[in-house]
Amino acid sequence: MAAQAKTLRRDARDNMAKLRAAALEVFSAKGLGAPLEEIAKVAGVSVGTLYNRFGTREALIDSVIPEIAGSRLKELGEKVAAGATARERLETFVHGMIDLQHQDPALNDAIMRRFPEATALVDTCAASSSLGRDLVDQAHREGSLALDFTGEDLFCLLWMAGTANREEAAPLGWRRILTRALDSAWTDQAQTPAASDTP
Amino acid sequence: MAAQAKTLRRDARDNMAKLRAAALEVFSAKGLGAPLEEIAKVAGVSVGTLYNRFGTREALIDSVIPEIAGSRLKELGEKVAAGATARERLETFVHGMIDLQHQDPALNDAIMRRFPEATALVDTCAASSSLGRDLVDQAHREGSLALDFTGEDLFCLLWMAGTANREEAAPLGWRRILTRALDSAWTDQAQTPAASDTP
DNA sequence: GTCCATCTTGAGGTACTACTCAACTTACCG
DNA sequence: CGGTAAGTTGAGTAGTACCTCAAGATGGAC
Repeated sequence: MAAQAKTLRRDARDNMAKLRAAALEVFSAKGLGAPLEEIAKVAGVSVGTLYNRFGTREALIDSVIPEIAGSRLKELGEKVAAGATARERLETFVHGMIDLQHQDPALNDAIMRRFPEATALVDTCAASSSLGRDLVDQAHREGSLALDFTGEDLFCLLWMAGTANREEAAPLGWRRILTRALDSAWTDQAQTPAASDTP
Repeated sequence: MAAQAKTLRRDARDNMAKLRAAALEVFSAKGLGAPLEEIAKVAGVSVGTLYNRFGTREALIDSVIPEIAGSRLKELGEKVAAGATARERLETFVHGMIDLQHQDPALNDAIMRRFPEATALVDTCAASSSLGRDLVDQAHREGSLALDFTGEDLFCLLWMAGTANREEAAPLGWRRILTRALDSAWTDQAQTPAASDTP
């Protein structure tokens, strides 16, 4: 609404850039809950400046993470779209999401909505949540996914992956369990592209 | 080994009792990572006394939790033993464990081995880990459980339940995912009590 | 009753992290 | 060049939790 990005003094703008770069680095390494003092240190400015420029952790998050999260999720969305069947698309989506969550603590926190006040980030992630729900619906219509595997189930599955990811002492193999849960929901029905639409 | 529980002054013994009672209460409510200061407060003694009597969190844990954990796990073991088939026993075990983990944060931490230095507790829980592995083996021999669902998978499944349990903002429905993972591993083969033992 | 080994106490040190604000510094207008 | 609004700084306050230890209290043997 209000484009009040009036005239920021040059040093202030420079510091914002440094802080954003540092935030990206630290958040990606340690998750969105990383100490803000560390970000300030990496940026080479004082904590006071960080608070002056961004005010809250959420504002800082919103100013750097939606961009990278959006790009990664969009990329995944494209890979998903390339799938020939709904089943293939949903599988690509699930494994892609779990990979993203595993590779980047910041993405993981984002996907798990650990900072709901970071509204821009939440919005960004909402898109891929809808995609997930859509894919489940498509697979239902295609007949390849059991109807009792719901969109909510997909959400829970990804939430559990995120939770497991946060634990450094996670036993190798937790992923097998989730994979199994999804795999059990595929029907053996041949895909019928001309399935009826009326319930 | 060394029964050096020589002669503790009466006040010291009383305080130990008070501390153990408080520890049981607080641990059960908040998990084994609960602030020791709070336990001392509930017991009505100072933190110093807690450290004098027990030295470490792990020692305190070991002095109260194995008893209750052992009893709960033994109880579950009995319920399990009453199952007619290996499948029934394993199902009782898994759902019973998840229930225990859900009902008591202390049990949850115990089962997840969050305090490996609490050796007595770890030993207590080891028994039920073996039981789990046994039950998987039994179900394999019975033919009711797919061979690619291993004892390790069982451990991972329970570990994930424990992880999910610790999050207060857990989405309802995570349990459905785990249930699905186990359910997918049942074969439809009729149980053959006279299955061959030689591989 | 006395006395002292045994116990208890709780303020204080350490280590994190969040967040603030008075004093200082600097970009930039004229 | 000032002058000053805008910006930076970092020590300080606050909250959480762990763990310690010198000083004081007390059980119980004699």
